[in-house]
Amino acid sequence: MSNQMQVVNAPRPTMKDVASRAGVALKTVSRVVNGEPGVTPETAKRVLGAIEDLGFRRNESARLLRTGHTATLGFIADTWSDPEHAAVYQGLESIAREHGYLLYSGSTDSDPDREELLSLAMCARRVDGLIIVPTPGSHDYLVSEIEAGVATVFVLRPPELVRADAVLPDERGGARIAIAHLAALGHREIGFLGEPDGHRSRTLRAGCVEALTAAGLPVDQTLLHLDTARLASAEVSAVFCADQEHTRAAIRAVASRRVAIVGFGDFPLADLVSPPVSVVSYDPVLIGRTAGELLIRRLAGDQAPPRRVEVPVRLIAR
Amino acid sequence: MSNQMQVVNAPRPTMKDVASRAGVALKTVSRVVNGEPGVTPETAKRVLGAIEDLGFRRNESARLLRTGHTATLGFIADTWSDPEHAAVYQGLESIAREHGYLLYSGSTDSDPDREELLSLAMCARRVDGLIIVPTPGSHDYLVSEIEAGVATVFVLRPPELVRADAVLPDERGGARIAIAHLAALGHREIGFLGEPDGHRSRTLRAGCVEALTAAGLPVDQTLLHLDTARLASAEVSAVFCADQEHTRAAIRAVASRRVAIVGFGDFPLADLVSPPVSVVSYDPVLIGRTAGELLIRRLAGDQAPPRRVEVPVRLIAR
DNA sequence: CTGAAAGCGCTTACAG
DNA sequence: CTGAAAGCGCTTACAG
Repeated sequence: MSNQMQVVNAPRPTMKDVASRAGVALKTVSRVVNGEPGVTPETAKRVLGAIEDLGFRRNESARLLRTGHTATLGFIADTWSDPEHAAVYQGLESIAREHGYLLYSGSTDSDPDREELLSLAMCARRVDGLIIVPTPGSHDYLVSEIEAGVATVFVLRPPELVRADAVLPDERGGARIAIAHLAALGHREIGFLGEPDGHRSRTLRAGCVEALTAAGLPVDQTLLHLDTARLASAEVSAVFCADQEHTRAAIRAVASRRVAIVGFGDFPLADLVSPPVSVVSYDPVLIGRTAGELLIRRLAGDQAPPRRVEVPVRLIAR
Repeated sequence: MSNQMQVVNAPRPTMKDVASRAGVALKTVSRVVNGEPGVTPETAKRVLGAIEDLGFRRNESARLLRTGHTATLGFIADTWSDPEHAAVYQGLESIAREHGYLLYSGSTDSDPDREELLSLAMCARRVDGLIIVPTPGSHDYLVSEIEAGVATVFVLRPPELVRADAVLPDERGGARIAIAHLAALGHREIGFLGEPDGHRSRTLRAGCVEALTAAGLPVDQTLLHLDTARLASAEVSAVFCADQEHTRAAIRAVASRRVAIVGFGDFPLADLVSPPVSVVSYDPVLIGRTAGELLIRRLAGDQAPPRRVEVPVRLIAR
């Protein structure tokens, strides 16, 4: 950033330039640019001509500054390399486009400091809203921004220490149908592969315990706290995995044995590995869309208390 | 967008508010906020106190408007659902972060109209630069923006009808090593699965012809213009695929036969399907980084003629 | 060391 | 129908 020097360009024409070339006042240019009434066809034509000649294009950033909002939303996730996060982005973007918003985006790589830096940088640019896949830890650095009017929706994981909307998959229900499916197949030693801690794994594990109990099966906490290394030699006939990444790791870990795998979240080629992998499927694009719609509603004045919406899941048995 | 009403919030404090509360002039607040010299410790303390009391945070958008640049880059790709594009984004973002740029992003879904809309919207916001995975068709709508000073780099595909930098994988070389590999294995009927048209498929096909000829094998244009349906019954013992998507389609299409597959671009589980899939691998993250660095250099004043940089590929035989 | 004025490129609120 | 002035929230260029 040190010896950075801007390229010298012909400066962009402004409304002022257009006005003087057309021989009218600034306000008149503004009127024709905005399609406001009260301009004679002849005047409008002169202005349009000047715009054409000069190659004028209105500076949106300047307009937005005066207007008070930015027509911009910020999206923050772990990483776009995770297809789930990328899909959420796509869903959100479709809603943003429908409503005329542009998107700032940034990835945290699961680093809370990066999340805070990014969020605050976007707030400093005065985004109208923020959609965040939260990193672990507190998000109270956001309360003053939220109070200042930045609509905020959390996705895939709920926020900590902040009251705000959240949209996520029905994890509890997903764990239940996964375990019920495996139990119905006759499996009695069922493991869970995920992170030792963190929202997703905790919730999924709780769902496992419920479903195991409901099925009359023993609950073995050791089997519910597997990692890839332990899975390789664990005495399980089936394993439920927290996400795509863990599912793929499981496929490798049990490649030589006969262990049934159910993954949370569908992924490409799940049906073509051997044996095929069943999954609890849900639509991350829908999560993004739902979050976007919720945010738009907040921006439109919806003052209802923070909501938590869960997107449905379903089993794809293979 | 019709009956949209803004939530009424306590208005954000401005520098003016801070100034009056601290009993100093606006400029003095600006000085302490920017860490400029020439403020007595006592004055600074008073200002800092007022900032704290009011919860003041500088409006970057306003600062940037005055400054003349936006410290913002725009990234436009087909879709984040394509892991290749998502990876390019990650590489670009890392460079942007290093240099203090925020990113606007948007996807085109391969629709030229959406690309133009997005690009122009970002230019209207006055981004300093644009990184684009171009849709097919002309990009001459960008020349006036480029002339106006918007640094532009194309990635994964070269632009049409515009002189600008481009960063892409060494497709020609990739096709050559893929075919050479297959030929060395004894394959004589080698097909190519890709789009009928489009930059990537055209270039790869040209590389195939070169390599086929070099290996003394016959060039059969029919086999070089396969689609998924034709592949299923084509008389080939091996097929080279244009991208992840086509590679996965090929895996399905030849599941029951013995056809060797080489894919352009690595992907998860490529080693675990049966038979394992060899790939021509390259690093899309590096493509994003390279594009970002190139752009930064342009922004720093580099006036050299447009460059085309190709990122190396290598064969991963499985 | 401190500040009053002008300006970035637009829109808003008024006046004629 | 048209325009001159003030203002969005900052920084720049000067003056004291």
